This record gives sequence, C-alpha cells and structure tokens, in this order.
Amino acid sequence: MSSARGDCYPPGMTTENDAPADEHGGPWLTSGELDSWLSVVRLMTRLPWAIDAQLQRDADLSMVEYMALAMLSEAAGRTLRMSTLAENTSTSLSRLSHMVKRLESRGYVRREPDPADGRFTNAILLPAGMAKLESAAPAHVAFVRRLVVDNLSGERLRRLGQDAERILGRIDSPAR
Amino acid sequence: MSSARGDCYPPGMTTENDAPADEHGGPWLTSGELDSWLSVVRLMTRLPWAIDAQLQRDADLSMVEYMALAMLSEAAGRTLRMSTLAENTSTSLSRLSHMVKRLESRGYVRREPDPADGRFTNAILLPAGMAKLESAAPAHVAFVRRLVVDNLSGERLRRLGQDAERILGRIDSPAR
DNA sequence: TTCTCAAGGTTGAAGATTCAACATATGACC
DNA sequence: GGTCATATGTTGAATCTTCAACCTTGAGAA
Repeated sequence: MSSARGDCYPPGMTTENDAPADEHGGPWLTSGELDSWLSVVRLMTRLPWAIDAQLQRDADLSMVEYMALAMLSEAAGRTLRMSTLAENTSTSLSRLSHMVKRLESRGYVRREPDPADGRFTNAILLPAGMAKLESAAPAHVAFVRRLVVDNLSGERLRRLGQDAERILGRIDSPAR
Repeated sequence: MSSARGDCYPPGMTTENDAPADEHGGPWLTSGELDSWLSVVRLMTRLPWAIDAQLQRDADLSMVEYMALAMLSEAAGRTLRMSTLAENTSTSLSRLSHMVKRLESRGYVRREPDPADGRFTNAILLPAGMAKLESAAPAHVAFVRRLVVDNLSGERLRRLGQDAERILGRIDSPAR
C-alpha cells in the first residue's frame, strides 16, 4: 500500500534492516516500523494541508484561525486569555499574537487587557467572528467526517485518538 | 485525558451534541468523535513541531530537509528528479525548489538538467550531504523511537499506519 | 518545419512564522 | 516604598512558504 518506498529512512543501512519484526529498541527501524512511521509522516504533512485548503477555499480561514475562533465561541463570555488560547491551539504566543492581529483587522475579534490583572490580554470573539465561524462550520465538519471520522470505524477512531494522546504525552514529558 | 476541552469545535452547538455515540454521518460530531478528532489535530500540530525542533537543535535541518536527503541517499545514483522528490516528500515543487537551493548553497546537494530529457531536473546528493545525513540519523531515529515507535505496541503502530493510509487515500481521491 | 500545447521547474513578491529583543504588570522581598 | 524577578504579550527582522507569472523543453499536429 505504501507508495513512497520505505528504504529511505535511516540512510545507507537498508541491508542491515532485516531484524525481527517487532523487537523494540534497536538502533534503526525495521522495515515494518519504517512503513508505519512514513505513513504517519505523510499524514502529518498532508492532512493539515488538506484541511487548510478546504477552509481557505470555502471560508478564507486557516485551520489555526478556525480553531481559535471555535475555542473562543465556546468559552465563557466568548473570551479567552491569549496565553490560554495559545496553549489550546498548540501555537506559540508570538504566532498567535500576529494571527489575532489579522483577525482583529478583519473585525472577527478584539483584544483588551484583562481588567482584573493587566498582565493578561483577553481575546474576545465579536459577532462578525461568530457569524464567520457559523458559516464555515458545516462544510468544515463535513470534510472532517469524510476524511477521518466516517472513514474509520468507531473503534479505530477511538484508538487513533488514544495513540495520539500517548504520543503527545511523550512530547510533553520532560525529555528522556 | 483531553486537556483542551472538546466543546469548542462545531461552534455554538454543544447542547445538541448528545446523539448516539457511534452513529455515522450526523451533521456535527458527537462528543467522543470530537475528542478523537481534537487529539488528532493536536498530534498533527505538535509532532511535526517536536521532530523539527529535535532536528534543528541537533543537526540544523528541518524535517523536510532530512526527508529529502534521506530519499536521495537511497535512490539509485543518489539522484532523483525534482518532481519525484516533491511527490515523495509531500511538498510543492516551488517549496522544494527553494529548499534545494538552500541545500545546494550548503554543499549538500547539486542540481543538473536531466541529460536524457532536458525538461527534468535531477537533484544529486553530494558526499557532504551524505555525511550530514549519517551524522544526523542516530539521534533522529532514537527520537522517533522514543516518541512513536517504541511508545506503541507493534500492533497499534501497525494499525496507526493503516489508519493513516486510509485517510491519505481519501485525501488523494477525486473529491466527494 | 513550424506552431501550439502540456509538463517540469524556477523566480520574485506577498504573506506567514520564527526568533530574539523588548515592554509592561504584578508579586515578593528587603 | 523601592527593587528585583517572573510571566505575559508585542514587535520587527529574518526566514520560510505560497502564489502567480514566467521560462524552457520536448511532443504532436498541421
């Protein structure tokens, strides 16, 4: 099934790659491990690209922008701190700051310093932003269904989410 | 386990989200589907970021650059057409062209028009590029093992790869 | 031959992201 | 109060990606 051949990952070592198929911890990847990893790499590359393309085409939004608007739409008072929003959308504060500035200039969002603690900045979803989100949502959700949710059995989707969480756990863990 | 709450995805509709848990094709996502999808989104966002950070820190390479060098290292004559390389690394030709120009300026790669058909351009891995790749590979493979390969059972890794392929199939399929 | 066309690739400008430096606000400590 | 340290955000420059326009090569038709 893999169209991109697997013998390209660790470099120059393919002949020594025939170790027992499921032994953990070896120096290189076995050919089965490599196939799976390369599939994951392609998924990480192309799925965001596909989602972005759909949203861009149908709503002139990037996926991160959609996520940010969606997070705000569900928050109390349609308001979140910049730092919370950055955490929840997995983006850097700097990127978010630039991004919100653009959303602000489009009239979807506004910012104000938190009245209770001036260190924080609150991002607030405006009616135009809510309208934008509501108009973008149906096509976006349908697309996600077609590519992912309806494309896997309930059980496999559930496991996919679990595997993702397990990998994310390692990413967040304090190294080693 | 999900730290970012799920009630932020389709916007403004959470109260109607209590449909039967595994019914396919509804208008919105059920809360379980949403959790899984958001986990996948976070994975797509953070895993490439983590891999890039490791490679950048240890080898001053991005993941796409690493992939390109690795593909070339395994190709016959350490040579591939630009278009093939773009396909195999899931990047646009334009992005690849800029990227290879940078790799060229670092002495890792060179380009030449295909002698047999001048429409194609061949990218060729130079010894310095091979050396770079070999020095980067061990730490990179170890990192991929720690995050993904050794973090899931053989069976789950295999299924993860299959799910990825299944989703990729939909992405490549001619719409609808 | 000559014309036209499609495919492969490059380029420069515009747009987005990253990086490091810089504010600013608050709390802790003296 | 005054000073220092820390956490939150912002900004501008550098870098990277995307987008559209363009160039070139070779194939095929007239």
